[in-house]
This record gives sequence, C-alpha cells and structure tokens, in this order.
Amino acid sequence: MAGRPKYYTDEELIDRAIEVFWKHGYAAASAKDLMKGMDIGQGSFYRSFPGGKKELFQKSLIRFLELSNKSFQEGLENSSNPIEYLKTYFHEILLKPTNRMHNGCYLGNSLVELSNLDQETHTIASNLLKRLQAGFEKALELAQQEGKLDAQKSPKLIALHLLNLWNGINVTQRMDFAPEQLKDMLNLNLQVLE
Amino acid sequence: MAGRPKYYTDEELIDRAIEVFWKHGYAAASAKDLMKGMDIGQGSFYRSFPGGKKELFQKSLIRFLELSNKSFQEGLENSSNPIEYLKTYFHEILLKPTNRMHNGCYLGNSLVELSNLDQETHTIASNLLKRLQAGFEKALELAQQEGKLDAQKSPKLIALHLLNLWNGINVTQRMDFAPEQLKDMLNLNLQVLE
DNA sequence: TCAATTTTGTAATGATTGTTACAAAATACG
DNA sequence: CGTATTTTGTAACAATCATTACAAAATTGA
Repeated sequence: MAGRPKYYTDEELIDRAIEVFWKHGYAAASAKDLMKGMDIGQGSFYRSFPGGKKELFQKSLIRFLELSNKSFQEGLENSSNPIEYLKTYFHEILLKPTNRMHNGCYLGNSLVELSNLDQETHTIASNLLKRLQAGFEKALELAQQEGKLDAQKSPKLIALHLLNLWNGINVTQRMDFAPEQLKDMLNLNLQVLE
Repeated sequence: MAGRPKYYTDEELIDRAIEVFWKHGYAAASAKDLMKGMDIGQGSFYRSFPGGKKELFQKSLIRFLELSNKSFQEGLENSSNPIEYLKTYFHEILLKPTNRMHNGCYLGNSLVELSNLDQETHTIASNLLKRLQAGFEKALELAQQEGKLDAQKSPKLIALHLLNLWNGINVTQRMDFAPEQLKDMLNLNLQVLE
C-alpha cells in the first residue's frame, strides 16, 4: 500500500455530507457546499465519489439508516420492556435542541424531495424507511411474546401506524407548536400500544 | 385601460405554476420549467411576477390553501355529518390516480423543503397548514354541537392529530404500500372520531 | 390613423452549476 | 535516494441558473 494518505475515511466524509444534505436538501446542497462541509477539495471529492453528488447522496442515505438501525436495535436489546422503549424512542424526537431530528427524518425528507425527480434514489429511501418500520414490527412482536402487548393486535398494522406517526411528526414538528401540544398528540397516538 | 392584452390571468398562471412546483419542488423547479409549464415567455414571467421565482412560489402557496380551504369548507357545509365528512376527506387522499394529492400535500412538501433555507416562506407554509388544522377543528366543534362527537374530547387535540395524520400520509403514501394496508392504518387513526 | 400604453418575444447578462483535467504533494517500497 | 502510487489542490470547462434590457406586437382612446 503506497501513495499519499487520505485525510479522512470515506465514512467520515459521508457522515459530514449527511449533515449538509440534511440541512439543505438534495437539490439545494451544491457541490461546493458539500466539499466545504466535508472539508475537502474538488480533487478529493470526485476521487472518493466518482459518481459525484448523486452517488454521495445515495451512500449517505444507506449509511444514515445503518446508523439509525444499529442505534435502535441496540437500544431494544438493552431494554427490558419493548413497549416502553418504543414510547421513549418517539418522545425523544420531540426533545428538539439536542436532537438531530429537528431537521426531520433524513429519509423522509429525501423520499418527499426525490419522489418525482429520481426514481432510483426514491426507491432507496423508500426501502430504507421500510426497514425502520420492520424495526418497529420486531419490537412489537417481542412485546407480544413477553405478554406486554395484546396478542390480538397486529404488529404489522401497528408498525405501519408508527411509521406514519414518525413521518407525520417529521413534518408537524416544523410548525412551531408548543411542545406540550405535540406531546399530548403523540401520547394519543401511542395509546394503541396500551 | 389600454395596451396589449394578457394571454392569461395571474390566477391561471399561478395555478399552472403550482403544478410545476408541486412536481419538482421549489429548488428543482427552474425558471424555464415554470415558464414552460405556465406557457409564457421570460418577458411575461418577470412582468407578472417581478419578485421572480420566490414571489411566484409564495403566491402559489397562498392560492393553494385558498382553493383547498374553499373546497373543504363548502364540502363541510353541504355535509349532514361532519364526522363522516372528515372520514371521507381523508380516505380520498388514498385514491391515488385521480387525486392531485399523489404528489403529497403541497404545503407539507414546501414546509419540509424550505424550513432551513427560507425562513419567510417557511413561516407562510406553516401558517397555511395551521389553517387546514383550524378547518379540522371547526368540523369537530360542529360535530360536538350536533352530538356526533363525544363532548369530553378535545377538538384542538384531535385536530392536531388529524393534521399530523395528514402530514404522515403525505409521506407514507410515497412508499408504495398496498392500498389496503394504508386503508387499515387510516381507519385505525380515525377511530378517535368514534 | 396615430400616439400612448401594456404585454410579449428575444437577446444578453453575470453568476453559479456539477464535473473534468492535470499538476503538485505526500506516502511506501525498492 | 528514487520511483511508483495515491491523494490533494487548482485551473478550466461547458451548461445551466435566475434575471435584466430592450425591441416588436397588440391593444385603447383621441
């Protein structure tokens, strides 16, 4: 292995690109914005991601879900109660200042922006969001096994509900409602877990 | 009043601009895309909307809500049962092919895209969406007056829930779920109206 | 018919877009 | 030390961006 060493790993670059894309959206994030946020020049940019902006974006979507999913699964495994874990997971979205989620869900944002512009990227975002839903479903099945969720209820249906709730909050959260209002609305939606 | 006549009224132009913005999003809709969709040249474009793309977009948001709100209120007035009306209103979103809503809610899309890019336009979209919520709330109060909704329930809370449901479906709908799954999920969310 | 007025159509603007080409720099291995 | 290899930094690219300037066209009122 020879040659000049890279300043950053690809993963470091993608993580910083996520921040830029997340804040600006895909179309409004210029290549220069990205390179500035990633702290690299054009040479490094197109050497690391020959497909340019589009390749970088798709990789950022995939990496984002990997990180999110890993975090969710680990939390679920360390939790003693899947239902309480789900509730906490949703309530944490509302803790704005510290939570990256104040920019909405990265996948949801991308799904909306690209649905009419780039079929391929749209499908990627859609499939990744479905894996979030699958995580919810898994937690619900676990809860049923432990007798903490009514066995009559459909994990698939409730998981879809939670995904939709997730997508909704992603948007509603940007409307500057009082935190307590959002909390009440969230609790109303989480009653299905009781 | 003299001078060469306009080919189209401003409202006609804005209506066609809505279609372009709705499909492409704000950033990805170029001035040329807009002029093509509006069927006018650059001269007419910047004469009718001196503020350019941004002015046109803000006017399109306002006009969109005027049209939506008018349609909702008229439907509500012609309805004998506000609860049933609300249910139908939501179920119609799912009727994809014929419904313009297959591009998601125009206001919700715009809210998401511009929240970090243009404070002014973001606020406009946010306030307009709140008027949609106000419409829901009005329908719920009407239902309580007619004894068709439990008087104990909070119209404000349920209206926020419906707004959030609306925003969620706007996103979830793009994930290519089977229509029946979405329908079941929607009905689960509308049970709060029973 | 002719000036005044308004809109339309076209040309041109400078700025920014994403991307490519290539030289300079920095490493590993001989 | 020097050559091969890889990355970085800079210059340049055509294309497109939103917008402006201005002349041609189409109307009204005199």
